[in-house]
Amino acid sequence: MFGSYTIKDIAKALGLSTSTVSRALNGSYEIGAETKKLVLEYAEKVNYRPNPIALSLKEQKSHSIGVVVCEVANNYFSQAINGIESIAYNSGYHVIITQTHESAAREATNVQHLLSRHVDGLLVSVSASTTDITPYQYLHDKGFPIVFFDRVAQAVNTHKITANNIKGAFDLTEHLIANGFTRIAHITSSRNLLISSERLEGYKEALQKYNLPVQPEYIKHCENGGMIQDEVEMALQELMTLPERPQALISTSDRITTTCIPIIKRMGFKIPDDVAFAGFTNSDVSESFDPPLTVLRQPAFQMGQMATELLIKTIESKRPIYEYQNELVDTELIVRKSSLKLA
Amino acid sequence: MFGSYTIKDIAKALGLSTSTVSRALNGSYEIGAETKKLVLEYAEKVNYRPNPIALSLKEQKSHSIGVVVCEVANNYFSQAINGIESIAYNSGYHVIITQTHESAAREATNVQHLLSRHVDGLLVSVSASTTDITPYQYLHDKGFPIVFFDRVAQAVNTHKITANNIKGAFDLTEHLIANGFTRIAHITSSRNLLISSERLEGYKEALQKYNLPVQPEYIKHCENGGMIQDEVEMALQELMTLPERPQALISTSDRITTTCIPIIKRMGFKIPDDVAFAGFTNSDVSESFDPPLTVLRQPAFQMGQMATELLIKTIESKRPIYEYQNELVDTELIVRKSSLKLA
DNA sequence: TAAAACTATGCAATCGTTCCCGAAGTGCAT
DNA sequence: ATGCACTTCGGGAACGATTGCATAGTTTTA
Repeated sequence: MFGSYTIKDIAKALGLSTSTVSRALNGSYEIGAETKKLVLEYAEKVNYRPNPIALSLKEQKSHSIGVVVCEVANNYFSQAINGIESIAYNSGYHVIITQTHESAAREATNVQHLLSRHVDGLLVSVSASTTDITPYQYLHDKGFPIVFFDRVAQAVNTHKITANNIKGAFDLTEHLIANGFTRIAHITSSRNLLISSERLEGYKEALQKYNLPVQPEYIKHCENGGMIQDEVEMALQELMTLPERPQALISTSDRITTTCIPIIKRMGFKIPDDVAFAGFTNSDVSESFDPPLTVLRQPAFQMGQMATELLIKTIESKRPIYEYQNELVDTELIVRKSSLKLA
Repeated sequence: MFGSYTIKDIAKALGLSTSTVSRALNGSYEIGAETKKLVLEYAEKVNYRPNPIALSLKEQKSHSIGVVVCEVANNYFSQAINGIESIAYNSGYHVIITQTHESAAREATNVQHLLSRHVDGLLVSVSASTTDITPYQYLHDKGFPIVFFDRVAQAVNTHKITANNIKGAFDLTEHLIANGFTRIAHITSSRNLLISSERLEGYKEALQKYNLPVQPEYIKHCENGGMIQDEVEMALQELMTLPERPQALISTSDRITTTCIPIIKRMGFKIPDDVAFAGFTNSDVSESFDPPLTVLRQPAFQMGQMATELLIKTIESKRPIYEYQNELVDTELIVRKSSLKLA
């Protein structure tokens, strides 16, 4: 606080020692009732608030958690951060957010930076270009609390919160198949990302269930996670000029989904008449799209909350933790016009 | 850092005192060349990083700035936060974000919370329901650095970054008038907000310039800033059942703009045939809307950057500042189909 | 040659808090 | 009356870093 009182001020004002004041404030049993009352009342009067910085130094805990995401200006992540903040705030932690912009190098320096700030734990969603996860492994081996959410580093055996990506992509694909589409293309993010392969997996499973062929030329990866407009454009270009053009597209990344729509239109295709579309996104305006978008929505807010709860529990755990949770949360398929039944 | 070295460790390892090590690290001239080299090399070797918490305690500076916004999951604010982070990160500050959800009470506790965390300054965009700005006035009078952005507390004489709201709303309105609309309604946020009255002002100016009447029944305020679906629905309901129904609507708040579209459609009106629409929003998918939305875009990222630069300059200023900047940044009108010329 | 000046380093206080340890005071049993 | 336990409180170290001042050693200067 500004011009705030310290324990020393209170001690001086009351003619007590700092130790006594500290103990009275912390409700220690070895302080006399009147003294305690005196201190408490005075502290209340001057609106005493312990200095969190001094506490951090003493306790060797910063009461802050570091967050690593690709960008905040993203539907999924801004909602997840909302969830993260809500839990952290109520637990007395503050949140330091860093953005990778899908760069592995940036991610590495962000982690360094967060560590140098002595965060008590890390909440991370790796970037699309991250391949080296040894820093996380190293930290985790040393007992440093890390929780991955959404984009997890599979090899690191720690807490993870992910959407049920396989089922989500399966549902999305099955929905298109049910609507009569057989040639369904799949546009996804970087191969490095587990979410990409899981979502691809779900897509393949659905095709196989309905005895449809999995055609490699129908599968496109955007290695920069859609951060570069050109890579999405290129993928669409290649797909839509195929001899056997796909009848439907599914996109399995938030940014790619929203990027696709104007490109498809600019190419002169009508959705869903020329090509149907459905994709993963947490945009809350997908209903207002032209056409209204069929989307697969992840519970971003809840995922942020769950990850934060787990992280804080890990941080505050007295004994080291060796049992790690791997939470799988359900997605929500919202069917709209963009994936309309084939005439 | 994890298992990180302290100055004390270095001192012990090198048989020096902590003062010498500290001075060597800070390049003090009064340290012998070899000693300095020795310390520097050892520090490099063990990857020494000064403990920011200890530094904060010593310097009485937390190197953190508090941010008060209504919500992160909002196009404008997530982009602004992106700008804030970018500057803060490079200046060695970290950012603590708090959300008001448009509640004045929540805002007050957020500010309290940030102060108790000893932030070095505040970046604030007040909530839609905030009327009491005395806490800000009090802090500012005490010399505490505050920069307002977007939603400013007019009465507090400090740095402010705002979009040119009057001109923005004027441009938007003039554009509709130029397209042949004369009965233009205005849906805006809370009356408490200066941005609301400025945008209303720009709207009125445009009407007056073209000799069109300013009709009070065409002006609707959403006191909760569009956080409540019902208030937007109610406003639209009242407008669209007016004997002389408006031909066009302008919305001057990001959230209200995106909320309006599905409601208007659900009411059975086609845009722009039954009613044209244009609004303030920083959504980056407004092009994909049905119909593509005519929008007024604020340079959110830059505004975040400017505000943060100003704040940090104020924080780090040696002498107290009495000259406050009031930056006005230009908006961008993007014309699309939703405001199409009246047939 | 002795004093002055300068160099290079160490000591200790400080920031705000906690906590170990010691000590004074009281009450009670022996 | 003496010892012991218990209650209640204070002293001071510690967390990690900076910094004014002291000090020891060396060099310069009168």
